[in-house]
Amino acid sequence: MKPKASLKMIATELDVSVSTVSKALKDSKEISDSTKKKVKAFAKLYNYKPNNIALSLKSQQTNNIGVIIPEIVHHFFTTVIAGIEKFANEHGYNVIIGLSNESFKKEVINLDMLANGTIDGFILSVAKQTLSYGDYHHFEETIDQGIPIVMFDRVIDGIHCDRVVVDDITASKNAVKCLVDAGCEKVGIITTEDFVNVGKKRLTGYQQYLEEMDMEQEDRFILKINDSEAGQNVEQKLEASIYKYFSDNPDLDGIFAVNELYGVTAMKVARDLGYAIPRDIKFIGFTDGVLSKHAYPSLTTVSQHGEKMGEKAAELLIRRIKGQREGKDFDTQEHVVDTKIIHRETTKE
Amino acid sequence: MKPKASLKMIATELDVSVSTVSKALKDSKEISDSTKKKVKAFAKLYNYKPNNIALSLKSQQTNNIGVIIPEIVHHFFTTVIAGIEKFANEHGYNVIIGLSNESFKKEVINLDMLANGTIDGFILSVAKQTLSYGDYHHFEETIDQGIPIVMFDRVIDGIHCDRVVVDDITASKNAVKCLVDAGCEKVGIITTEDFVNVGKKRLTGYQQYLEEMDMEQEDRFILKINDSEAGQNVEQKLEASIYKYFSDNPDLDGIFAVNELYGVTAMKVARDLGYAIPRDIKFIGFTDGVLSKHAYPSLTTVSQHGEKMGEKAAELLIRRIKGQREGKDFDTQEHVVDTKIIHRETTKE
DNA sequence: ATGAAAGCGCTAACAA
DNA sequence: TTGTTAGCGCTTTCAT
Repeated sequence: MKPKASLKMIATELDVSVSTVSKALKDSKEISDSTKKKVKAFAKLYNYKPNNIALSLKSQQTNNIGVIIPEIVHHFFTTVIAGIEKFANEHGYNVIIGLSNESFKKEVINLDMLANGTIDGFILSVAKQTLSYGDYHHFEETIDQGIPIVMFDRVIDGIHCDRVVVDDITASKNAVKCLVDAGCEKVGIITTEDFVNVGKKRLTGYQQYLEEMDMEQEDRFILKINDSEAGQNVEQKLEASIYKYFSDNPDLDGIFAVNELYGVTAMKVARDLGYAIPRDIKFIGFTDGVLSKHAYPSLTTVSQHGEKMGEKAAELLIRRIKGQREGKDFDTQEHVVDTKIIHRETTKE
Repeated sequence: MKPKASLKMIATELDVSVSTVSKALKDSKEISDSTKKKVKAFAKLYNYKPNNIALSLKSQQTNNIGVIIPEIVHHFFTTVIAGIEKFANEHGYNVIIGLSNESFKKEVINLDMLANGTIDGFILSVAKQTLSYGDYHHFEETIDQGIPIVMFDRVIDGIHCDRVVVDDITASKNAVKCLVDAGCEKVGIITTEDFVNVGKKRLTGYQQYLEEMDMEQEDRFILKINDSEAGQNVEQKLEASIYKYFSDNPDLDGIFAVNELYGVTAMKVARDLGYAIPRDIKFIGFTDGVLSKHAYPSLTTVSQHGEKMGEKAAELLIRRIKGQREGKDFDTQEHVVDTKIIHRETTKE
């Protein structure tokens, strides 16, 4: 194991001062060419790399971005991370991942752990439990300490931070329209509980479209899945809820699911119940991911462009971090990433 | 925005020395109760938190683990990260993610960026391109600099590092056995190119089992997918290869796919060709993930227990980091995580 | 052209 | 019981 090279070590070996070495490596014109050459050669030989921690302490910036998401085993979040990582890396930042597992407490702990100098700013999507508690003091405190936050997808209002979202309402209207255009007359929705604001918004879009089209709207068409405090058998519960929903509503001929999992699970249940897809009942999902693409039949879906969302979030955050250092404080902005319907088999006429 | 509290700031305000504050906050018995109380109250009021960067510089440890994986939009890696994150967090470590995108160069850059003080050790799975180049100097240099590495899944030999793998050969034998037990007589395999060692090993297991059972073995039963340098339309190419494979081998009645994606794609192609699954042809995959579970029909698969692999990798790494600080250098060990077949519909008789 | 010194925030050995 | 000092690795201002 080689001893780690440091400025000090090089300085001692070469019998010059630390500052000379530092300047030489930076090609300062204060240093003579001969010294520079000597120093550089030695540094190369010993594979000198400046110590990031020391740089961070000195410069008061870590070049790390903290990303806190509810879950990592989830295609959408994963694409967002890919987007963040891409932009961040291109701009000299590393990405530190924290998982809240949808828990309020873990979210607070993660924020706390990383806020004390480890990162320069956060990108996060709020945990379901936090949304249901409505307790956002940890975000406020973090921002108050001068650590900027950018929220994406599951965002909240009244916090001084940038947001990256999709226009859920319009996207949902389009989703329902897609079903209607394909011939559906009784369209149901499988969504989350109301406190998950994206679920709420998608429900609103669904309702608005039906309203505008003067189509049949009934409460029984709406299924709200309760999985925020779910334990082991989330998926079984999900299947059971959907089973009951279909049994109670045999007249439905179109389903709008607010995420992939609800979508493919509903398709499975429908198949088990003897429906032919898309002949008897059509489906559209939200969030394009592997599940939709490889489902059978393949699931038409609203693409959220997770990677774009991630890139944009990283861009907004880094802009804010840099601005802050120059004493600027931008107004918060909400960036809306456009959505697109990816037409596949479940909405064929 | 509140000014950030520091020991110095507290010391000045309270008119004591920095070390008094430091000791008081640590409940040192050297400090009088009255001073302690005063200091603590003040610290609390100003929400003092020690600066991690300063601690790192002082202690020469960052409590960060660098995880470098080929891809994040991939269920298996994602479960491994979840496992790493779980163990790491419980032991006071953060997880920093680096993505190689299967590229040798990006892998080197990531290693380099993080090695200079940002992290205490690495957990990684080798990029396909690196495997194909066979150039492992970056790993050796990192380890030589005293930064331990733990490799998982796609590991390489001849490097002084711990490894976490599954027994690919045995697992593959079992996978083929599962097909044979279900009645298959002509079993094909869809695998990677040979330099991806897990693909190679799984192929070996396949061959060994057929050998032992005295079953028909033909070269045409083996399909090796070339996707290491793939560009945009990987999935189309994959489908095309499989299409040709099935067309050339209409007699196959069982397929062992070395990963989920190959598995579900093959099922799609088979369906398009008019096969009924599992009646005409049966399938088994490798790596249990969302795709297999939600495929139609659901895909029987070899579960790799990604989360367990992650936890184990984190455990080995942290053990090595700590040992190193005590001057110990453990022998490298290879930990084999057991696999399990999850029986689903594609292997029903 | 080179070096000394201060400081980023913290710890800890040592001094008072 | 409290304070002084040195040092972690580096940058930078200000001597020399």
